[in-house]
Amino acid sequence: MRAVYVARKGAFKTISVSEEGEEQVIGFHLPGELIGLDALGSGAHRCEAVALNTSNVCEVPFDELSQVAAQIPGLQQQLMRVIGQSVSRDQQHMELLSRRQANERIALFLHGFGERLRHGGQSGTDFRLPMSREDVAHFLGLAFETVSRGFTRLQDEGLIEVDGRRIRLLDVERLDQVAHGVVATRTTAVASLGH
Amino acid sequence: MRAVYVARKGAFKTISVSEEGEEQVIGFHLPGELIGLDALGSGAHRCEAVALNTSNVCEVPFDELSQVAAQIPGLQQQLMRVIGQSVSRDQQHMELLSRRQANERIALFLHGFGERLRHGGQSGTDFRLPMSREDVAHFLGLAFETVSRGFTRLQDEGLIEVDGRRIRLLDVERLDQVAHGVVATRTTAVASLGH
DNA sequence: CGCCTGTTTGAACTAGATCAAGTGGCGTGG
DNA sequence: CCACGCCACTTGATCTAGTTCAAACAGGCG
Repeated sequence: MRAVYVARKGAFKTISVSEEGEEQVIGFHLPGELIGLDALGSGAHRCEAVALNTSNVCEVPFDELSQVAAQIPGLQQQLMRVIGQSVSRDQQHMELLSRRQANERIALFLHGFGERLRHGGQSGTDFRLPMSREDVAHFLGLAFETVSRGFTRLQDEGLIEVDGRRIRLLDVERLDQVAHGVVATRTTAVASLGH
Repeated sequence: MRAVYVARKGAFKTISVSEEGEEQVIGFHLPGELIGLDALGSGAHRCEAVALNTSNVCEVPFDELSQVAAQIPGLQQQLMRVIGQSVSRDQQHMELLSRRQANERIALFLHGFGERLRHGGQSGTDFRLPMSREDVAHFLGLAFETVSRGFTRLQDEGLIEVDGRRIRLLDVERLDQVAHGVVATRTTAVASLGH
């Protein structure tokens, strides 16, 4: 597979399956985003992409890519920029995986996902997740039960509204605070102290 | 900072400092390896590099890079390959951070570090770590105490020999097994059952 | 209607974090 | 040359966030 793909419609996850058969979710991809950069190195994709719903992509073979890129100077830089962004995103995700705790990860994920949808012209606060709790968990490095609990907790606090995969962000600002560890999110304790 | 750097001698860590002042170690860099790709995207480096001992680097300004790259077709592809490798490495690290447990991370780290040294012409089984336990911990997403305990445990099992930062890999094969979760590494329990 | 898959929720367990000493090397200054 | 303090490291004890196991529930579909 010597090509890169651009998501056109729908949503994708890229996963890498370990020898034990467990799948790790590398990332999610919305329309306009790039898939398959990992193959630049070895020539082989080390992870596979899976459509999460009816979707379509645009395939860009490597050789065409680099040929065209060499001729059009703008594209060359554009490509570098996209790659750089991807690297940045990965590094941010690594930071999430190694430092943040469950609540923060979940809040960060919801907020970020909303932003990306908004960037694509959809509502950033009222949307439907295209992936399962398990996928989210595998992406955030958590057990899916933890993700589920996280969602309900955020709902109990009034920060979001959850109905299965339908999500509504009610208080983006506070959500952001949770995401950055400003708020403790010990709801149960705090709430019971409250009265 | 619109440049990329190639490590020539010594060793480096790249870190990103969070708003709370905690530093996350993004990666370590040995001679011949590339530093600073993250800036390709935004034009600004989101993390800083720190020399771990007396070292030196070779600076490659961006504009020169892309100009030269555009002229020499080989370099262009070469660059892509390096970038791809970097992306791959990051993804592997993400997998480590989200799925592997402490022992596996540590074994994987030691093994991998040895490999990289060997690749650079040094001994892959007898070396001196250029970084502190804390740096290793921040890289692996663990507490430094956990790293220290991991080292001693591996030593107790006879897989490695530790003397401060001096490391000797005694049984690379078993180390590799630990790294891939084949062995439970519940030494204490097993050992006491043994007699 | 019953099955299947995804989700929520509860209860128990544990890996690893955190807190807290204790150790040893090493440079500085007396 | 030794005393001191500093730093990186080890080791022990406790605590907890998150995993794991288990059960119940809801919606969709044959």
